[in-house]
Amino acid sequence: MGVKERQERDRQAVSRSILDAARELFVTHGYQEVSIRKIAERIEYSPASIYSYFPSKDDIFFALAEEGFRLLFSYGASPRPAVAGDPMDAIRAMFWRYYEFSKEHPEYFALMFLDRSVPRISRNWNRFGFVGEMQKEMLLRIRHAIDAGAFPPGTEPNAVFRILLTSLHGAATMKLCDRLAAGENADVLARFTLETALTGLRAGAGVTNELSFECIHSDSEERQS
Amino acid sequence: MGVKERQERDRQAVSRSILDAARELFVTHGYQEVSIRKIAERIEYSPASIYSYFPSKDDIFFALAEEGFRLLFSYGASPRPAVAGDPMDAIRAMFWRYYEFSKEHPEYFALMFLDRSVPRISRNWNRFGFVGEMQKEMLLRIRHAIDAGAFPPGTEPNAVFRILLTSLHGAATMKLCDRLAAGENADVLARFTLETALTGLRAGAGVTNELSFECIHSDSEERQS
DNA sequence: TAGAATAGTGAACGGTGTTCAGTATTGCCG
DNA sequence: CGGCAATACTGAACACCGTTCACTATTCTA
Repeated sequence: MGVKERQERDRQAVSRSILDAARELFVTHGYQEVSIRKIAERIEYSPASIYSYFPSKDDIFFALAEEGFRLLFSYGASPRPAVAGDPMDAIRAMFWRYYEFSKEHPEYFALMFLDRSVPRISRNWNRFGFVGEMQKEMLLRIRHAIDAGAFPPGTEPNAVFRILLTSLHGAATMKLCDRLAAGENADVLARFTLETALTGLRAGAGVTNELSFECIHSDSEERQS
Repeated sequence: MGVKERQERDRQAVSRSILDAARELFVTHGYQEVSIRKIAERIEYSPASIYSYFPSKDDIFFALAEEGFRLLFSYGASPRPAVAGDPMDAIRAMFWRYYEFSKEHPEYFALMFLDRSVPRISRNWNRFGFVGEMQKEMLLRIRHAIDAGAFPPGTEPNAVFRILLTSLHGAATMKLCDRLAAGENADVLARFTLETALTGLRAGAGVTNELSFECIHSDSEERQS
């Protein structure tokens, strides 16, 4: 008796089509263009029907943000043959992807990292932010780089991770929000900000335990609830 | 015949009261809370009347952003006795104020540096962004620090300015948008990101001419139009 | 004092997220 | 097959939003 199964499949198909419509409006015409009524029109349902699939508009955006994180993870996971040579280049490339992502998927990036109007995203932040495969992978490579002598001994991997991410985050948001100086090239700014931070870390700025906040512990904690 | 003058004074008084009401809603209850109707109710006028003082809601926010920049400039201008000693400390203190501003006036900061829904702000960005007294003052102190040997010779003041600002901007936005790692302390992250960038610049990362984009020239250019 | 200019308003337009009573369709069971 | 319950879906409404416009009421000018 596959009736229940088929019903469930149908429900998920509609649910997906809602997200598809929302994503389409969202990535092409930006945040503001996504309204329940426009989504409804696109999938040829009434606006009210959407509320039997998502409890609120925010939850649709939350689902899109989750998609965004999967997309970003796929950036980090994709092979990029490990740049077997310089461990420093591996680090560089890894973080540069974060910046590239902000350029290639600006609406996703804004929703994931900048938005303040969908509280569910920030409230659940540490549940999917960078606490996941991607961060684990990045921390691993950072540790390798430290072991290989690319950073001074005693350098805290978490410090490297947070500082580099924060630095590129600044450049990414400045570009995304059109807050560059007149005539300034965003890529150049991002590159120099990254290189400056890397230089600083190589000079020992990451030798600290103040920036290790037991992220692994809070990770497993979060995953239980 | 002071009639015209009085009328003009009255108009400006109402205009100010509109901004006062908007600011109050805005800094205390955040962006979303500011609506034309709420402003109108607060100043005991009809919603329609506001449109004879400001052409659109965006222009009210634009005016508030201008206020924000004046406020931020006053941060930079305030004496803070120049920390006569270490020129490095002067730099540190100067940029730290930018971060402090983001904490003390989060709504202003978001409007000025993060908002993407008021196009007038980004469109006129280089007309009031950091092109003004504050940037001039900061570049001056950076030059002094370079001359005093705090940074390697050949270091580009503009590079120092942009890189430090970008680094702290990343930390400020992460905190403002609630995108810190679980248990992470924003101040610590900001401090280490700043120190890392400073260390990198001291190690020569700012010796470049790629980050000089003739900001003074484009400044005077903008001011004419 | 008549007329012009100005300030201010009520009502409306088209939009938003969301709720809910009601309908129409479907699946189940005797 | 008939009746019933569950489910899917919708139209209409609610309370907002930014904005416009015809209109009134007041004030100043000549």
